[in-house]
Formats: sequence, C-alpha cells, structure tokens
Amino acid sequence: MTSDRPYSRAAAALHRAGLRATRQRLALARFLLDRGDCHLTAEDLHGETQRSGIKVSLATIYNTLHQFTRAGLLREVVVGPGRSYFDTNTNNHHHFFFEGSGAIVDIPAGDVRFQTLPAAPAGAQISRVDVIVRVADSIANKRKI
Amino acid sequence: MTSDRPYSRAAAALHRAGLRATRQRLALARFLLDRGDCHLTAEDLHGETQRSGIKVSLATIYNTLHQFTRAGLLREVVVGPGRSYFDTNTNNHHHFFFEGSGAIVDIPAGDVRFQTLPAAPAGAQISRVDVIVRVADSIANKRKI
DNA sequence: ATAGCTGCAAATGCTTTGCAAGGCC
DNA sequence: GGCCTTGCAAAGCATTTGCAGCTAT
Repeated sequence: MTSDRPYSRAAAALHRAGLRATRQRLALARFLLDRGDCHLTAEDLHGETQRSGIKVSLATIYNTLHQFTRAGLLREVVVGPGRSYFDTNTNNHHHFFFEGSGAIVDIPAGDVRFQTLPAAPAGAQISRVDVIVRVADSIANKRKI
Repeated sequence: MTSDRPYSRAAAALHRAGLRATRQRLALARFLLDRGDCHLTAEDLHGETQRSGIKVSLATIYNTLHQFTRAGLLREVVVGPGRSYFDTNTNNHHHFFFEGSGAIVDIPAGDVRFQTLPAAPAGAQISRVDVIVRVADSIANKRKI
C-alpha cells in the first residue's frame, strides 16, 4: 500500500479532493506527499519548485496549499504573526517551536497525553487541539520572530 | 493589595519594567491592567484609546505592546497568520479559538492537565506550553481566518 | 465546449522603521 | 541637558485578489 507509484498517489489524492489534476497541482502534490513529515512555508515551497525547474507562481502555491489543507492533505501550523507553516503530517501530533531559530519540529502524538481537557463551549464542538511547546534555543536571533 | 489606585499600579508596573512613565504608556498600562482578562489586537486597543479621547499613534501601540510583552505584563497569542492577540492574563492558562468568529476565550490552567509532556530537545529548555483548542462555532464565516 | 485553473501584477492588511520634534528624569 | 519616546508617513512582508488566457475533462 505504501508502494504506490508517486504518480498515482498524487493523482489519487487530487481526485479524492475533487481537484483537477493539473500539472502544477500534480507537481506540488508529489513534492509534498513524497517527502516525509516536514514543515514548509509557501515561500519555501516556491523556492524548491523553482530550483527543480518547475514553474509555479507564488499565488498558485498559496491557493494550492489552502486547497490541500481544506482537503485534509496538509495541516496549517501558525507559530508567529506572519509565519504560516504547512505540515505534511496530518496525523494527530504536536510541535516544538524554537523561538531563536524559528524552526518547528514534530512531537509524536503519544508524547503529549492529557489528563484533563476542557469541555467544548455550548453550541460548539472541538475540531482540534494544538499544543505548541515553545523552547528557547541557544541560536537566539538567528531569525527573529 | 488589589486596592492600589490604578495610577500607582500602572506607574509601578512601568517602573518595574524599566520604562519611562510617559503619558501614552501610562494610559495604555491603565487600559490594560484595569480591565479583567481580555484579548486585544493592536487595532482594537488603538480604536479604544481613540474613542476615549487618548491620543496614541498605532506605531506607539505596537511598540508599547511589545515592550509590555517583553516585560511580562502581557502575553502574545497567535491563532492565525496576520492575527496577533495580546492577552492581559499572564498567568499560565490556555485558549479556545473559535474558527468561525475568530474570537478567543481563556481556558483556566486547571482545565488542561497533562499526563505526559515531551522532554525538551537537547540544548533547549521549555519556555512555555501553549494549548489552543480550536472549536467550530456556528457563526461560520462571520470573520474569516 | 466549458467550467475550472493559472499567472501576473496590483491590492490588501498587519506590522515595523526612519527620523525630526517632544517630554521625562 | 541628554537621552529616551513619540508620531507620522513611508517602507516592508506575507498573503490575497482580479482578470485575461489556458487546459483538463
């Protein structure tokens, strides 16, 4: 099941999401799904596609990232104002955020277990619980947040 | 101890933070410290001061909010890209985030208890653990995030 | 054929900065 | 008086949008 060809994985994912299999979306899907868990900004992804000779405009990257997120293929992680990461790991898990470098690193779901969680407010239901463990790393100010 | 005059509370807080007690900072400190726990954007605060006839420029609001945050008088809460709230409650606690309306509401620290927390990565120490409970409210799209 | 996509560039929205004038200690 | 602050306006950055042309189905 994990041995599907990248091509069909990406195409299937798009099809499941009800999105047309355009050249750009296939390229981005393959870029994101082939790689293991990682965290990218739109800018990062744009840089990588360009370096790989794939022509996709930044606007399309943004649109596509949001479509993928809506389709459940990605998760958006917000750690600071004006800084959105898209996470290729959509399973339940959490994040370390390095305040000095601005990097984020996965925390496996099993490493965070709750003893108590609040009830959802009346008329609302919990859609997700995000835990961000902020850590102070020594490489302070390498990249300001 | 809670009966200090607002004036001295604000002035004392500034002094403790090593900030000069200027008219603007005193006004903002009083605005923020007198009010119970709440969550404001820079824009919110600017609107309120203006409505109260206090003249403070938006740039100064931003600078001051960050100075206060650095001094531990406020906490910054980030829930979406391009949306920073400043929280007047600096005690350990967490937040509900209403995806539909964009509102945030405190969760008392006691309502979230951990059974397991990950160890800090090598060479780093945990500075804070933020829990954001995202809830889907019915007022969807009142304010897009 | 046609509804849906893409790309560019311009627009938006939040936030920061540069610098002269003003105010606290 | 000297140095920190302020305010304005302009710059900056990440992200979104409008619209003409292109493309999967």
